[in-house]
Amino acid sequence: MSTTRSDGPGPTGSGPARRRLPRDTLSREVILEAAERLAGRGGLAALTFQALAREVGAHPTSLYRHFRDKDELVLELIDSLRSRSYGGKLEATDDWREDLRSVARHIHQHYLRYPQFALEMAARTTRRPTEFGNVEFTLDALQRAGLEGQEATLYLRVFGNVIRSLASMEAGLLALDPPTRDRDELAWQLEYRRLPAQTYPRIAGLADNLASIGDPRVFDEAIELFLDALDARVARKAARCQPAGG
Amino acid sequence: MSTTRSDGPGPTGSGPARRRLPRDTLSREVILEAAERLAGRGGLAALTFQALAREVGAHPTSLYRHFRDKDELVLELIDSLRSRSYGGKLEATDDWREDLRSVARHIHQHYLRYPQFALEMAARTTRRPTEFGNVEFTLDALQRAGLEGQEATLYLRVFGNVIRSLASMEAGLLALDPPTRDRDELAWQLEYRRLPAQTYPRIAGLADNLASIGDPRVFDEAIELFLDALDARVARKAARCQPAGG
DNA sequence: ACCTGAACACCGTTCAAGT
DNA sequence: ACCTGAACACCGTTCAAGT
Repeated sequence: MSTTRSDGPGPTGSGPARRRLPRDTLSREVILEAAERLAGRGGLAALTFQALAREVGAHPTSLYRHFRDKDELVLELIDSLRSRSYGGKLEATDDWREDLRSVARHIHQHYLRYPQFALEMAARTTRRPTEFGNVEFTLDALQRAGLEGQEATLYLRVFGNVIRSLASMEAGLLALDPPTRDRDELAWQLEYRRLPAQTYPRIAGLADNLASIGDPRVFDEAIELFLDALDARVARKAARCQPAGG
Repeated sequence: MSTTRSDGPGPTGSGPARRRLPRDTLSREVILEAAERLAGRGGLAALTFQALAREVGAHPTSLYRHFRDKDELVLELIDSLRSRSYGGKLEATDDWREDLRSVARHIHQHYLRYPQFALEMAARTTRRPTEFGNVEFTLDALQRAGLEGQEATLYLRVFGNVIRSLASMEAGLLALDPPTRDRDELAWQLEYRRLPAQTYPRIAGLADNLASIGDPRVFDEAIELFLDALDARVARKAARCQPAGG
């Protein structure tokens, strides 16, 4: 069958011949809500101005009155998804490790929920309250861990970039179309088992254990490694300052 | 001025009216070379079948005889770039830390060289000799570090995913169109400085130190953290097995 | 002021026709 | 057997015209 063709207009089954939209039915909010619905169903690929217009019952070009271009629409959508997903949910405890874990988990879950947008979410700066809040929260935890000045800001980047990039890559795998994903996935479980043991002895010896790239344990393990390393680094610094401490 | 319009045909200034291509001038190799040239200049956005056909002096639809679709072409291109970039360059030393660093650096540099493809490179499995070689090399280093079985394969994933995802995100930032990138970049240096100190005390206190997301130090620091944590983990395990060793 | 229609310059892809 | 032309079903975006 053809792709997403419905014969005739009828934006949402509203009758045979839609005429003209009443004045002021369109607005940023209305359009963003429709965009979220659309993205939730068919992902980023489904979010075209034509489909969006159909969803909202208007003409594609009408959207340009409310958004300068598609990039503006996507950034705005990302931000509204983010604030709704973990808007005010971060609350500091007295355990900085647990707090950093909490940021990581929130972002990870959020990306997995909207895999199609994870890439944009990870790389773009939206400079809005939710983002500010995350940065503030993370910096606070890092300072409580014992980092100061340049060190705190460097590790803010290391930690932030690690969790955002890992989560967005994992999400990106989910966003691949199923046949492609399955083909890649199967390669790790079949083709790698058949490699000649003399050229690839390590692979041959461990082939039964090979996890897939998208293994969910990887994210958690990476976070724990980061926290351990941070701990060790701070402890070493403290030991250097007061060598008698033990 | 208009985009990339040249009036009339003339594929590469070869005269006013190109006729028909001689038989068998087209081949996978010829097309891939043209694709690499194209991607090297204008990035992934410039790699369209129409542009590729122009570059190679043929009709867009002729390419379908040699590649089933665009995905096949892109995967093939990625693999040939990879093998040329660090084909047989990995040689084990007696220092597993240095060997892991070496893999990381090779991949990092390669992604930065082809930022437009970094995303595909990081997420897709090409199952070809270069990839096999990387996996074998990394597994070997991890085993020399003291990891066995399930642990070795888990950390293969953690290490591999961290470096690939970090490097591809960093590369992705380079691939953003310049105005967008500059806008995002400036936000960290200007807008974050102006946030009210009572709502965001940590940010206000550290605003002068805030590095950008694309800071090149982040990658190296993340690798060192990973290596430290791995060291610590192996040492702890060894201590548990022979507690008298000290 | 807000919404629409026609139009432009692109995409990837199919398939029958030319050499 | 290999290359081409015409055509299809899409994209994002502009701009003059309708209400």
